[in-house]
Order: sequence, then C-alpha cells, then structure tokens
Amino acid sequence: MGEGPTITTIAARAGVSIASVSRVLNGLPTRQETVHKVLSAAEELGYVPNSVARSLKSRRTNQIAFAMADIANPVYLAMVREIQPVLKAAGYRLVLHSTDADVGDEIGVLRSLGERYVDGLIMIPLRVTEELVKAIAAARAPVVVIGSVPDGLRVDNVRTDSRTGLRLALDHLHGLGRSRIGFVNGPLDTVPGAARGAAYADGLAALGLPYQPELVETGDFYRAEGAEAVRRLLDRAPDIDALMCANDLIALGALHVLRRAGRRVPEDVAVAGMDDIDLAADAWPAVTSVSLGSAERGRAAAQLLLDRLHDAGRPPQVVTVRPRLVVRASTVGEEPR
Amino acid sequence: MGEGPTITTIAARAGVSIASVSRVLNGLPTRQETVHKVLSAAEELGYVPNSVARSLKSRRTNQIAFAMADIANPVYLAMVREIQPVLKAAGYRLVLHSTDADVGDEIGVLRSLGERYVDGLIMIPLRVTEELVKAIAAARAPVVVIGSVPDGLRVDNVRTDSRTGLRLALDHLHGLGRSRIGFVNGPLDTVPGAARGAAYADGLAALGLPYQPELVETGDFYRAEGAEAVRRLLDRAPDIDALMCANDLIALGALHVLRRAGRRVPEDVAVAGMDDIDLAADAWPAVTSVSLGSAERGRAAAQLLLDRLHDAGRPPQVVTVRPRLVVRASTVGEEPR
DNA sequence: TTGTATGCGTTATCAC
DNA sequence: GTGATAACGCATACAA
Repeated sequence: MGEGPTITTIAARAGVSIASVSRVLNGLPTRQETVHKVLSAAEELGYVPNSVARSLKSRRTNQIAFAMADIANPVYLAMVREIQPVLKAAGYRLVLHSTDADVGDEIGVLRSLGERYVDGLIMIPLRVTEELVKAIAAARAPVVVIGSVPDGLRVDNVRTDSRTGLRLALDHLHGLGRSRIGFVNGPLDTVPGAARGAAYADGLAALGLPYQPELVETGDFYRAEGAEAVRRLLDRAPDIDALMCANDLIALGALHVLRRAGRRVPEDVAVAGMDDIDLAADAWPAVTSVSLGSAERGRAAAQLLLDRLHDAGRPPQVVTVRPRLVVRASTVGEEPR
Repeated sequence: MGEGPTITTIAARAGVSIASVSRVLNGLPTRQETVHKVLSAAEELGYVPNSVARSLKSRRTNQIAFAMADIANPVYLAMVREIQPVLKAAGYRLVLHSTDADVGDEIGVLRSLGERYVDGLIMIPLRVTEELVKAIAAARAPVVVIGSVPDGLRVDNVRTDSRTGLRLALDHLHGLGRSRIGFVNGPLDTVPGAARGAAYADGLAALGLPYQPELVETGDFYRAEGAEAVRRLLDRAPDIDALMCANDLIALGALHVLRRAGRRVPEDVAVAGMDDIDLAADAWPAVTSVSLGSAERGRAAAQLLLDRLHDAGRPPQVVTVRPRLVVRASTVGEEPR
C-alpha cells in the first residue's frame, strides 16, 4: 500500500518533463527514445494514472449512477445485471444508489449530480411527484428515467405499456374460460400500482366482464404482502376462478396461499403475474407472466445514456418496450399446447 | 443542465475571496456578515461543491468498491443489501464490480485501485490463485476479503466455517435416521466447492458412515446445473434417502427434479441446502439450510473497511461468522416439532 | 519534439 | 477575520 507515483515521479526518473510524460502516456507524437524512457520508468514504478486528477481536468468521471428503490427487487436486479456490462464495455463504472422508494432520497440523488461524481444517472422512480419532476428537469447531468414521466418533461425515457400487458393476461385468462378474475395490486400511489389498477378495469370492460370491487385487493409488490392480500381476497370471494397479480412476487405469494387453502392451480384458480422475473419460471407450478422486458429496458436505458453523453444536443429520446405474455403451467397446467 | 457555479463564482457574487467562501462552507470561524453573504450567494446560485476537486485535494473519494462474481447470486445480493446502507450511513458511495468469477477481472479491479477512484475495496473471490493473492498484497488501497485466504496474507478478512456448517446439516439428517446421504457439489476448483467437498467426507466419517463416491456428484452452484447433477446422481443411486446440497440453489433444483421423479420430500428424500437464501424459506417445501450469515458477513466486511479507513495502522482483523442450521420442511415435513 | 506555465475546483497555509 | 497563493495530479496552449 505504498505511496502512489505521479507523472512528476516518472518525469524525474526518466529525466524528462511532466509534459512529455503526459504526452507519452496519452499516445501523442513523441520521439522514440523519450517514449521508451517514460514507459520503462512508468513500468518500474508501477505507475497508475490518478483518475481523480484526470477527472478534474477532463470534466468526465467515467462513472454512471443507477438509482432504484431496492436492489433486492428482482426487476431492478435484472436491470442492474444488464446495465452493468453495457457500461463496463463503454469504460464506465457503476455507482449504485438504493433509495428505499423514498422520493426525498431520489431527489437527493438528483441534486447530488451537482457534485459531478458521475457523468449521468439512470433512475427508476416509484412515485413521480411534482418535486421529483422539477428535480429531474433541474438535474446537472444527463438523466435517463425508466418508467412513465409527465408529457411535458424533456428527458430520455424508457417505458413499457403495462396497460396493454395486463390486458394480454386478462384476455388469456378469459380465453381459458375464466370469468371471475380477481386482482391483487400494489400501492395505488405508485406509478405501476395506478397503471395496473386502471388497466385491470379497462381490460375487464373490453372483455365485457363486470368490474366487481370485491374481487380487487390492494397490498404491496412483495411476496409476503401479496400473500396477505390474496388471503383477504380469497376470504371475501372464495369463488374466483382466476387471479391476476400485479407482479410476480404477489403471484408467488398467491401460489403459496392457494396451496395452503387446498386450491389447485390452475384447475381451481389460474394464476398470472407480471414482470416475468426468473422466479416465475422456476416456481411450481411455473407462473404465467407478462414480460415487461426488464432486461431489455435496462439495456436500452444504458444505451440511451451513453448516446446522450456522446451527443448532448440531440432531442430527448423515448424507447418503448412492448409487453409479451409468457404462458406457463399456472394457467394452462403442466402440459401446455 | 446549466453551468455549475464554483467557489470562484460565489466569491465574486458575495464580494469576498475564495478563501472566505471555502471557510464559510466548511464551518470555519468567520465573521457573521461574511457568513451571510456567502451563504446567500451560494443559495441563489444553487452551488454544490465539486466532489472531484475536493477528492483531489483531500485524497479521499468517499467511494468504496464491492467486487463479486455476479450480483444475481442471492448470496452476493444479500451482501450488497447489507453493505450499501452501512456505507451510505458513513457517507460513502458504492461502486459495483461484477467479475463473472474471472480471476483476471478480479486482479484488474485490484490493480485499478491505483487510480484512486475509491478509498477501499470489499471483494469476494471465488478462486484464490497465487496471482490474486499477490495482487491483494500489492493493493494500493485497503481491501477486505470475504472468504478464505492463505494464512500468510495480511488482510482484513471475514470468513465463515462451512465445514462445521455442513456437518451441522449432516448430523441433522443422520439424526432423522437417514444414512444414504447424497452430496451435490459445485466446482471443486472454487474455494467453497473444495471446502464443502472435504467437509462432506469429514462429516460422514464423524458419523461413522462410509464415504461412497457414487453418492457424490459435481455440477455448479446454480439451480439448472444443480438440477442436472441431481438427475445424474438419482440415476446412479436411486436409493438415497437424503440429499445434501452444497448451496440452496442446487437444493431448489433438487426439489424440482425430485418432484418430477415422483419422490416425496422429505418422506422419501430429505433435502438440505446451504447459505440460507430467502428463496430457501419461500420454496415448497421450505428448504432446511445452513446459514453462513451472508447478511452478517456483508455488514462485518463493510464495518471492517470503515474501521480500517479510520485507522490505517492497526493489525489486520479477522471476523468469523458462525454457521447455524435452519430446520425447515424439506427435512422434517410440514409440522416441525 | 520538448519544456514551461496555466488551469481544473478545492483546501489550507501564510501573511496582513 | 480575511485575502493572496500554493498545492492536489493531470492535460495542454504556447514558447522554445
């Protein structure tokens, strides 16, 4: 853990000026002999350029931040997994922020962009408040938002269409002959909660099914809370023949509760989820799910940010990822098709 | 995304020198009037200190790196989850490195410490080669290693005792009357693979059970590869009455394979895993697992690094986390005790 | 081709 | 208490 050599050290060792050292290190035209002297001095001393000094000079940090509510959420995890290699390949490091879904915290991250420790930020806010929108607009570095944002906001944006996605699942369930389709949602004051709640109502209407409030329950987007909500729903409406879950974690909780209640899946109750996380495919029975392209959205966001860093002037881009239904045993049984 | 104000801007605005601005911003004794002028100028201009310049001067970045093979591995994920808040509370940002279990990549991370973009590194190497050990010894910033390291290496270290842990599970299975206990391991050239393989042999010996090579199968520490290995093992030794899995992902794969094969868990085959990841508790049946305190190890590593940054001179510390058996349905059935 | 000098934005050491 | 000034390590305009 010795002292770090600097270009000054090397210059002294090689008997040249720091300018020459810098030139050699940056591959600028230099006499062969000088190149050799500098390189061997650098080699001997184990020189590594100081990225902080370089950043101060260049005004670039080669770091990008990603801010999400909770890394343990499989959806965000899938995104990190995709974002990381894209950034790495482009020479950027990843700085991770967990905000615990706290808007204040997210705004804090946006403000901290003024500290210039990253070149840009990818964020996926759960609740888009007016203050958050203002903070995004006032951000001191390029921002890419994953998720819906107000129309007026000029920002690079990756979104999906959970409304259409949820309808795919409802159509599928209805096509299987199910008509009493329960719905378990997450908090209504979150972006996905609000969107999916509305989509459920829309979807039923499109199918000519009545909207029955007793078939709807609200919990949270986690397994345990989802299971609780499913339990409540099942108590109130034991005759449902299908369960649409606002995300896969809720669906996993539902499988558990239904099994305990002695209800067969899918014979008695068909279960569908959303997000298509890995766990959905691995569950038993495997869970039919609406893929919202988490991986794809992560990659797109990273690419959008890289493009933006390359061309600061271009107009804000919006990338939309199309939802896709992945049919598995939880709706069609063990032997599909 | 306007230009960022600097202390020079503020100094001009407030009509004072940059030295005074810096003093006020850092809370050094200053006349009230000056304080006021500076603060209001800073406020009006939306000043945010440049962390890069600050780092260059202070030689501290307030960033810490965490390097692991794959963030999608539940064990590492659990660690990140614990490390992040500890660092955050101490005012550090987290830089994430995924190395894909590539030793060269890990060595690259160690070398990059010379760039001074972080104040320290927490790493969890899968394969501890001689070259890696050298790189750790030569690291230009404090390093905390999670996992076993050679005795001679002077480095802060968090470890656990998977040997004892695995024996806890074997004792438990044996106590349940099982004697043909299969073992499914990960790659033998990894630190955990080697340790757990040896521990299985030891544990059997301690129980007076014979070591039977046909009961041992090697795959990888993932669900799919684990399932494959279990399948092979089951073909070769269909009469096993228990299955010890080198980690929980393998155990989850085992549940799947056993179910397909029509074997009841735990009536026909008791299954135990290792790591006690969240999925183990959520599976069906819930998986008995040896907790190696992933969360605790993550926290300890973060704390060790913070302590080291606070006191560079102290001797290297070793924290050992004691393994603990968590008994669940996969060995004792639905109604424990 | 090479060296000198300056600036990136801060902090800190001096005189005043 | 305050202001000029020198670092921190690097890149570069300019002069030689």
